[in-house]
Amino acid sequence: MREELPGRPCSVAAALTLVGEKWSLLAVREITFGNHRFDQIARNTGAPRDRLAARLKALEAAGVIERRRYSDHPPRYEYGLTAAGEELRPVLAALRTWGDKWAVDEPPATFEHSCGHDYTPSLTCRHCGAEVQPGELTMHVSAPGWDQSGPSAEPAARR
Amino acid sequence: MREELPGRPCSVAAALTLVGEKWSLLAVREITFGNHRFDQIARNTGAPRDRLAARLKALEAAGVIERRRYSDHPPRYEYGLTAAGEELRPVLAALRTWGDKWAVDEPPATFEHSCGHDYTPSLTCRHCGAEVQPGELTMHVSAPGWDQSGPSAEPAARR
DNA sequence: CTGGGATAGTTTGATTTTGCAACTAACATA
DNA sequence: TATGTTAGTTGCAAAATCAAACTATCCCAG
Repeated sequence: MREELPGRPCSVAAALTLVGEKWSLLAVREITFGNHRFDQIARNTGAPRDRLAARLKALEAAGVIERRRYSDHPPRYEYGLTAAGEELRPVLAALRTWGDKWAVDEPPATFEHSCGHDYTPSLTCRHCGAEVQPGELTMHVSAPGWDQSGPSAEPAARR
Repeated sequence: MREELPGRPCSVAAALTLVGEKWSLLAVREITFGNHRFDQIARNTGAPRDRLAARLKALEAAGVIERRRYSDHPPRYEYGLTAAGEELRPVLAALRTWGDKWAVDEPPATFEHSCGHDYTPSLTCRHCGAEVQPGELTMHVSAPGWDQSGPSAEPAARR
């Protein structure tokens, strides 16, 4: 049974209760980078060790990451992404794209797609393949009782 | 001059310092829904009014939203998205997609693209148009000094 | 066997942030 | 005059955060 949220029922809010706490997404980012060890994640995110331990525990409980024993004796664990964790990559990509443009002076890292070119992500409609623009989406809500000034709303694409 | 971050220099981290605090993205979500008034945002997000006031102030300072006077006399203000705010839509879309799949039982809302079909977002390479899979990206870092186990990393697509 | 050095956390104690409820200010409406 | 609307602010207790030190297990060098 899922937790009852305070505001409008919404997958964005639900997602944020799982991965929206401080350091959570940065920990996931490090794991996507191939850094699976506690100390690496702590160093590369800058998170306090106690907070990081708490986040990793919560992310594991949420099914986003899994803890794997990589040594008995000194019992040691490392962290890996579950399927749910892997699917956070687009979230990180979207945040990175936005951050590159609006939160830093120069992109600290760039990415190259296997097609051989510089990678800039584009958000498209899976059906028609077109890049989605603001205003091209109509929202259909199941639950009522929330303000809804604009009849249509939602995602768009960039640049 | 931007703030110095604790961990690895990264646009994801930089983005999260601007919009990663509790309630911030939900406030932006409400504005994308066309709800521009303080009370609407408070009610629909469930955020405490004092926290919301603080977040709106921070988001305005970050250039994500702008405060517009819509009435003199009782001096009243409402909130709208800047260009930077508009470009957060893909972030919300990515979070919603993930949340629909992993954080709720049933999607509380669905979207219809102007092409006439159900909207499921797809993250593609702007150059070749193909949906990006995990492992298809190679990272090029400018700043050194951070652990980097996996030589390649980053975004993928879904479903 | 003594003295580091890793590694994955936990503990401690001071600081900051949060959430809630009530309150204010400035009008409009009946 | 009384009530309602709107956009916040205030006071305070409870919870979350941070930094630094500490623990627990091992391995290895001398």
